[in-house]
Amino acid sequence: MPSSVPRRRTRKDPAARRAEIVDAAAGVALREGLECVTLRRVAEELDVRPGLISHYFPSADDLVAEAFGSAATAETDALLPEEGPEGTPTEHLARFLARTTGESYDAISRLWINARHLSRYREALRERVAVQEAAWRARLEGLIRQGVETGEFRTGDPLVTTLQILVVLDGLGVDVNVGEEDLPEAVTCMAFRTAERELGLRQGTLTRVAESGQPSG
Amino acid sequence: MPSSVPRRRTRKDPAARRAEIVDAAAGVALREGLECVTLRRVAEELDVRPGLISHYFPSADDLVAEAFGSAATAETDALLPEEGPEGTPTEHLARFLARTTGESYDAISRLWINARHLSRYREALRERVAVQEAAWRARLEGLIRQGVETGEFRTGDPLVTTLQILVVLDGLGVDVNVGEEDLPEAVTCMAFRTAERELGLRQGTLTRVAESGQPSG
DNA sequence: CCTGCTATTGGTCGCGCACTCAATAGTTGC
DNA sequence: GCAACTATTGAGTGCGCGACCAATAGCAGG
Repeated sequence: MPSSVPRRRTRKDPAARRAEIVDAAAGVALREGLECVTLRRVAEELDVRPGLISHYFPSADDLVAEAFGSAATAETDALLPEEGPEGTPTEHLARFLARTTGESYDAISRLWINARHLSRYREALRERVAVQEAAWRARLEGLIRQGVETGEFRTGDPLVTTLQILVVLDGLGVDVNVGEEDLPEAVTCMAFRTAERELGLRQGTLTRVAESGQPSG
Repeated sequence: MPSSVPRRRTRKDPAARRAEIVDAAAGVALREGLECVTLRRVAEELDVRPGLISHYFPSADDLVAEAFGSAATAETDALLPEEGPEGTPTEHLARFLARTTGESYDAISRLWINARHLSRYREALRERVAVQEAAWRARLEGLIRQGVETGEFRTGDPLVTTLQILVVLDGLGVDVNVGEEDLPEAVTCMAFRTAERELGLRQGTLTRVAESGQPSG
């Protein structure tokens, strides 16, 4: 009794296969965490053998870094589209803050916490996190500079303001894995208040725009 | 040739041994991270057999949680002594912020990031983190209430102010594992500015007190 | 001194992990 | 229809992990 029948093989274009692997890995990273991005787990996801993953990623660390990069890039683009097709910087910023404060952002927060911690042990990931952070900052800074140009925002140093907003956002997201808690509103809207204060907007401006910005839900 | 000579055994009082284990585990957690707190690693630290650790901690998860609790409690006490022996609330707060901004705080930041992430997978740790966070908040809130009583601080809601300061501190600490970066001063001193603003202090008050507070060194 | 208690050991088991490599089977081009 | 190329498999290695358990040795009380 030959216990194993030979497996059906589906042979794919290397580039496509690689992309497929990265996608699957990014999915696992988002749903289950970066430490679950293992050769075996990703192989299972695609119904192939672990050796194949090794073939495309001789070092598993690179796969993890790539998985994070892919997931983070996708999310960055969703939250802060490179070219705002329509709408003022104020509207974009308001939408951005609303999204990063909303519950649906929890998965992304988790991913970032995950990546920042795992960076301690994995060099490839550490570099990737640094790159993504730079991109993230640049995107927000661009938006703010734009607003300064149109005269909507007023700030002495767009970079500093960008960083200040990000510090608050990071601080707010820190507890996704622990918190059963409901924070007081004065805390949850810190990002809005900080942005308004540092950009010379009247308090409540961004909150109000954010509310009227996505009314039909 | 009997390859193994029997080992010398040092028999200790259970309570003392347990404490010793927790201490060693806390040390490993601080230096190498919570995922390195394994039966084998802790046993090696104490020069005993892994089975012994299992004996005191039938579930390894409990050991990890305990290690974090021990390390975090020690650090909390160091940063915010329960009973300030001398000094005004303003001075205490200034010292606290100075310490949590200083470089020596990096190890603690790392530990918290570590714990908050690992909480995703380990329930015992998650509960422990929640407890430590509550303690941490209570301590800072107590200090702020004290300052309100003496009239040094003015805030409508001490709890909210406490949380706001903590959000900023968390946000600032988020990048210890990644950052080669030097942030602009306007960003590194956000915690001071936030505290001053929310407590009705003149800008620079806390920074100045912090500087004159630890002059000789 | 020896008897009983138990803290401690040594060994084992099964798991999931990354990594390696020869063999195999799809695919493409002739 | 055949040959060369290579994407994919299958099998195996060694590692560290948590968990379990019977045997042992240190210590205290009689």
